Amino acid sequence: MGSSTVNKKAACRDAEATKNSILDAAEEEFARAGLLGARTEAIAANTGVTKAMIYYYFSDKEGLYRAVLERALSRRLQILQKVDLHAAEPKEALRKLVASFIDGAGQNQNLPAIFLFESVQNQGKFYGQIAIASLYSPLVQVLERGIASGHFRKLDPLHVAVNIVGSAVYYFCSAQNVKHLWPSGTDLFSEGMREKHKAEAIEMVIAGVLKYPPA
Amino acid sequence: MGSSTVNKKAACRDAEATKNSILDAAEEEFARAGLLGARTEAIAANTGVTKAMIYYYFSDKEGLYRAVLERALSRRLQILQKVDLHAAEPKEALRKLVASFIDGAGQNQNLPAIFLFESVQNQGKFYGQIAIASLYSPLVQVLERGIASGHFRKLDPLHVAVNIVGSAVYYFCSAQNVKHLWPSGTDLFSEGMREKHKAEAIEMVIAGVLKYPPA
DNA sequence: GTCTATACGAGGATAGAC
DNA sequence: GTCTATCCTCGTATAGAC
Repeated sequence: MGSSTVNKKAACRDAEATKNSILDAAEEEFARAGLLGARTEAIAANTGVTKAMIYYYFSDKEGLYRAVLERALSRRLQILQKVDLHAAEPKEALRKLVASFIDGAGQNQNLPAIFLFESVQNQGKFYGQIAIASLYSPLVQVLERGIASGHFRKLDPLHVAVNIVGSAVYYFCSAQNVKHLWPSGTDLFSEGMREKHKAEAIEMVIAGVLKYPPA
Repeated sequence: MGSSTVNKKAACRDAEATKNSILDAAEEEFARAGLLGARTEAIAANTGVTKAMIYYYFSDKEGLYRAVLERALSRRLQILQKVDLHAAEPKEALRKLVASFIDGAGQNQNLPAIFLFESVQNQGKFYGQIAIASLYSPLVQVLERGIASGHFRKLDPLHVAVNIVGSAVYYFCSAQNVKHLWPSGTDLFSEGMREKHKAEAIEMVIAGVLKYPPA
């Protein structure tokens, strides 16, 4: 489960390596339990170092939480910035954006859960207007461009942006519930299932915003 | 916040009233914090009775959690069963189903969070195949009917069902994060915003599954 | 059925040696 | 920078009176 590579500690007495190791384990734990449910002992157990190191580097549990959220946001933004939005058609740009959200969630399954926990459990205290705007504005702008160019139907860019993200990432967060829809043993996080999800989500979203449908 | 009416206790020494009062407060707390993050003291504080009553009626915290999940499921199923799926067109049936998911989430904001917490935090241990199937099968069947009748495009009913629910309920779970997209002070749970969300979600979903688009 | 009081373990946080 | 040992609060759960 979780990220492909969890640093179990690289070298001895390497501050950066230790911090990253703690951040990795913490991200896993916060994604599983949220700020309230997370246990610092559980985090330490998945690290090459001891619990005391958490407090040495991050002062307290909440400081660690903030560091995890910050890193999660900047990772998401990095992924987002790699998407080339200057494709000729808004349709292509939108396709790439949705793919990026889903690939990002597939590679690091922690991110969707982290963001949702922050909203539900922490009332979204951490992320301010700037953070959220930078996450959503590429999507919102593509939608606006599509409407202006006549490719997309008249829709509310903000609501639709949120709903698009919902259809992209809800799959990952509710996976342990909805897995029962598929034959028992099916792994919803497997490469094959993720690709299938991506294809279906993209198709639905594109068809959902287009003014005139594909032949 | 939360449900419109939280029973603060009806009469004195009324077992049913007390149990319901505890269940209401517990649902609120579990929806906010999950099983791990929930505090029995917080639950008791929002009840007319003391913490000891929780253990008297539900043995322990997990027993209470199970009772809350059971009630949440049966409520959702009740809402679902009220939807008339014998409308002539699959399109109309789908519209009603999505509306039902959103209205249900609007009336009891706890339900989406409860279900997500169970998946992420508790690995979906509680809900088995039958529970999940009963939640999703109306939607899946309508999609299958629509494909068979030629109204809907060729799509994977399971994946699309999950993605439809995602675009319906993600809005509510991520509300405290994405609220910053709207002018400060906007209440995403207000009647007006919920109606707008419902309209946008339905439009996107319907357009997303139709084979031939509306004129 | 409901309350008050309390036992006890879990878990966040710190001190101080190395 | 890292560890071990420990403190002490918080939170689950129970005992027993009313």
